[in-house]
Amino acid sequence: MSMSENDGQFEPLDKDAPLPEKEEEIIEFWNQNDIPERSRERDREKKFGFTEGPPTANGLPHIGHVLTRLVKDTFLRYKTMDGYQVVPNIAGWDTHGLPVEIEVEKKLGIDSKDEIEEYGLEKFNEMCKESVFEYEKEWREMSERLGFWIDYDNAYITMEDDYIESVWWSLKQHWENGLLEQGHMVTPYCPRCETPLSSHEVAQGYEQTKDPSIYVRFKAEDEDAYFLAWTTTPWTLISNLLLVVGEDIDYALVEYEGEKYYLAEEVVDDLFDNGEILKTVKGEDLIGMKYEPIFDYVDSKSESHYVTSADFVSLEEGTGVVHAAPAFGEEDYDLCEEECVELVNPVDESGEFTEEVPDYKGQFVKDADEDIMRRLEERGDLLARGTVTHTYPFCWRCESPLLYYALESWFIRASQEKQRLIDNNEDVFWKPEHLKHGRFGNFLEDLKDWSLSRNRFWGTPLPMWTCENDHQHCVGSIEELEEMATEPIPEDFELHRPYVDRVLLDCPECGEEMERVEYVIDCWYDSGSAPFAQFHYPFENEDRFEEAFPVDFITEALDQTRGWFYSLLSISSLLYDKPAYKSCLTLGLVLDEDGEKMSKSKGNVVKPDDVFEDIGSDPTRLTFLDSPVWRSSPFSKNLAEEKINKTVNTLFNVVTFFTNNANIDDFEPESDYEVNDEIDRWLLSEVNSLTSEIRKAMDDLEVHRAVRSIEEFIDKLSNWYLRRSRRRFWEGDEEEKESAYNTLYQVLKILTKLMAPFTPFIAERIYQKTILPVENGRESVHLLRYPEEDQNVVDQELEENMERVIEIAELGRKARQKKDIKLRQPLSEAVVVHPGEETDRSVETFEDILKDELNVKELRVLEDASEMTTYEVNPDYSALGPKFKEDAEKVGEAIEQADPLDIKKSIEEKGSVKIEGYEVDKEDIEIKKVVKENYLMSERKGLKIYIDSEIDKELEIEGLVRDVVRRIQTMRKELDLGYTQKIITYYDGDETLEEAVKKMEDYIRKETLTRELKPGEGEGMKKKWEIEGKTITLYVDPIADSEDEPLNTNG
RNA sequence: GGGCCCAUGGCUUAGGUUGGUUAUAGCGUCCGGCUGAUAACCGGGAGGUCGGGAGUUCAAAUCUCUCUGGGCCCA
Repeated sequence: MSMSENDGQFEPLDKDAPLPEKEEEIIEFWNQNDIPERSRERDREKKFGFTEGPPTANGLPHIGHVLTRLVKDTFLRYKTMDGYQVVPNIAGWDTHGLPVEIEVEKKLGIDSKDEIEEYGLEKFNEMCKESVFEYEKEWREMSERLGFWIDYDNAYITMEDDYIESVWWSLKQHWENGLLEQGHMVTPYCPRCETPLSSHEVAQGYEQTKDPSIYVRFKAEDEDAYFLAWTTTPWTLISNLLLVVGEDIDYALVEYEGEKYYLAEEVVDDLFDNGEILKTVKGEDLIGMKYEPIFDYVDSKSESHYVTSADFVSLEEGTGVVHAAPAFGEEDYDLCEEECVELVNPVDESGEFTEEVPDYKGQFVKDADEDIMRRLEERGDLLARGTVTHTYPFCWRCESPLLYYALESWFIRASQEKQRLIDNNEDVFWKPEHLKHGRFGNFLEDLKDWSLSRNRFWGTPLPMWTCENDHQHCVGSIEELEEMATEPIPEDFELHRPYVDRVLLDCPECGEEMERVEYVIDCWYDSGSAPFAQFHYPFENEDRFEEAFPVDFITEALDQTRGWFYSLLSISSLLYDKPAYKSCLTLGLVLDEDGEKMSKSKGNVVKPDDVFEDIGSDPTRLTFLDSPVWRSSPFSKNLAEEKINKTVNTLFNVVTFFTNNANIDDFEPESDYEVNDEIDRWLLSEVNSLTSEIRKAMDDLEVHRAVRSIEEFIDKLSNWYLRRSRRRFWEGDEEEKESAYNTLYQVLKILTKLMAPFTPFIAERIYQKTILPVENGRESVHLLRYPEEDQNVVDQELEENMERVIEIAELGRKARQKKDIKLRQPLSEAVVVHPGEETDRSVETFEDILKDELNVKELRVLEDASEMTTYEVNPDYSALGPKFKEDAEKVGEAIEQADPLDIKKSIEEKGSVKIEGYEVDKEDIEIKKVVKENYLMSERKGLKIYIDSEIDKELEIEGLVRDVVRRIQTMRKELDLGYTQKIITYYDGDETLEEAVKKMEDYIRKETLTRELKPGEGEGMKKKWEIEGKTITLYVDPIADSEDEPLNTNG
């Protein structure tokens, strides 16, 4: 029977096949056998709550989404294998919002609200609905290709009636608790598009611009003085109601050109050339002072035109006195609200002054700046004017400058419940930790009310109805809607505009007809409702909601801090006074290879498909997961390729080695076998330590620690364990082989399971080829339980010993290099010097390994280096000369001849030494410590190793022979001979070499599977070699199978 | 303008909470070695003001302050 590698029960791994191809085969296998579905076993005791942060599928997924999804997948796989049931383990889609509308507008070639209404809301929203799933297929494929096993078929979708109904329910809760209210909010507003802009839109439109910069004075009412204020928006002076100072800022009263001004002391010199400071006061002393309105167009019904304070006043710009017009700035607005100054707004929706300001009626506010400044100048109230360059937001669509505008809006009064949010945040385990009290915590500390309403079309309709008597009603369910409706709800109804707008209600208070307010809500509220709305809770699925809430784990990218992370916490705090999640892993941004942000305009975007096709998923996963995921990290195909070489190939080679040899030896794994070699015990200890390290790392949400320890383990497995154990697999006796094969098999089995959450494809491949054929196990590695650490086989001391052995071996190689003695050259002795018994034990335990690794005959350990050290004494002629004159040279020679140890001893004892009758002092000589003759030394951290570099005849022959063997092996490899193929070898060359070969014939025959070793020319592959300057010609001639006869080389 | 994060050889990075021998490893580079699992691997060389400055301390990559540069979020 031929011993081809393909026989036997272990299947070859086909390690050279392209990874992406194999991964696709595995996906096929998973799908055909329903593995993802079956891994989601129901009814497990232990539940692991997880909520998927829903993406919007109206754009293609990019590489950043890949990171998010593979991190989710890794944790869910880990928990699943660890015996948890992930609940609910369903995907989700975010489907509402302005970005969706904008996509559709683009398709329709329109760009204003009027045009949308003209086009027809019904049709428009229908298009939005299609648009949000435009790339669903690509998203699903990307996730599947990556190995993300979340359930897409039962995904929650924020635009479905069930989902919206749950959202309505929650809004009604807020309304009943007095937390949902109508009010005003200063919003960035585009006067041309006549719409408020979301913060996201505003952020896109910041640009450098020039604005007027003017210093204006306000006359104090009860004092002969002015307040000097600074502004860049002259048109807002029309609506001025307050002046603001900083309480702790020092203000000066300055006399300048006969007038007196209050302004911050610090800026006096910048503004006035020869101002005389009359006195200084604290800002708080100015509070309450009244002043005369600078224009008299508008007046607040309430008390106004006085000085107050706020902490937003700074001295970076201006005078320390800030003018406030409540309708046109968030800070101004908040302040006026606090001061109970009533809102005044003489500007209409187009950004034009109303008839309250007859002089500028119908004029765009910014266009009035010039005339306002002219008038102030005429009156002498404008002390200085200039221009300032600063960043200011513009409408990203039409480029009009945005105005900050107090608009009617519906709010969730989150700020009232701020403390609850802050307290609930305390219960969240944040990774990285700084977010908790940093970016996220600060955001909570500074919490504003949540402006919920949007005057747009495609979104969850705000379920508020009002009647002409200003009664308001919030609808919390479809049932309630039906009950209150004036007419039956039509068949083709859905919870979207315009259908909902058509429903009129009977006002429960006055019986009048109620109409819905025309708003939709912020889509962040949609996704923040996912914990309950994905179940259509509380209308059904109460149990499913309760088992998952609050979820154990969420993870999304950093940009969600003020997005989803906030909306989840906020909604759950208001409804349940709990955080929606117990732990939150925040991911960094994915950058390109040069650390730049990926963007279409830069053309540096890495497409997920390209990566999967060229590199594969697992290397991508390893690349992302082996550095902290919360750090923004560079990604490129090159980086992923490195992972293939380093980790993946190395592991495959180990597996292939195992498979090939196990098949040759007909190895049958036994779970109960005798471990009879320390290196096997070591490997088993290491793999169990690895297990506990991975578990700890995953509990800490530090997946990179887990991945790194796997990578390190694979390196040890291949480059130490296997390298050191090869011969036991080939030549060992029965017991050795049993121990080696079983150990390697057990370790591969554990490792495969350990790796499964991180590299699901590679793990599956190894499991299918190497483990499953000999186990009566489940069909997929992903259906198995995650390994637990076996304390009994962990031996800390053994691991430390081995570490020291590896270090000694490294030092030995380094020592050899000092004389360029190659490792193949056997040497007689190595001596390890290290105080302490640990080294003794290490060397004792692994003496054979060390001898072999260092290629020495003997190995000794010493406690101190005295035996290995000798001294060299050199005469110092600059001292000897003057002292001994013409005899100096003679003395010098005598010193060199003498025994250095005697000299050293005598000097140490008496301070001088007598040599050939001369009295030599310490100063006359130099004593140097040197390594014992013929020895090579290298050291690290108190550990020294000495190697005897003397090569006698016998060692020389051995060295030469090993070189010959290596040449024959190379030729075998070039001939591509099978592992058990026997050969006849001829040799012809230099006399010394021939002699050496003859002397060690048996050794050569055994090493190279040579049946006959003959001098002279011969058959087969011929090759001329040079070894240590001598030449030899070798012939390697394979023996045909039929001529084969038993040759005991393989055990 | 505010907040948060980051800065370690040409590149990517460990270490930073708990200050302590010569600052970790990989890629690249040069020299050498090993190899019948290995497109791998091993040893060594060159390459570092641990972003700059100041402080605390016997001792700072590590703690504090400050400045500079970069990123993200917010305005």
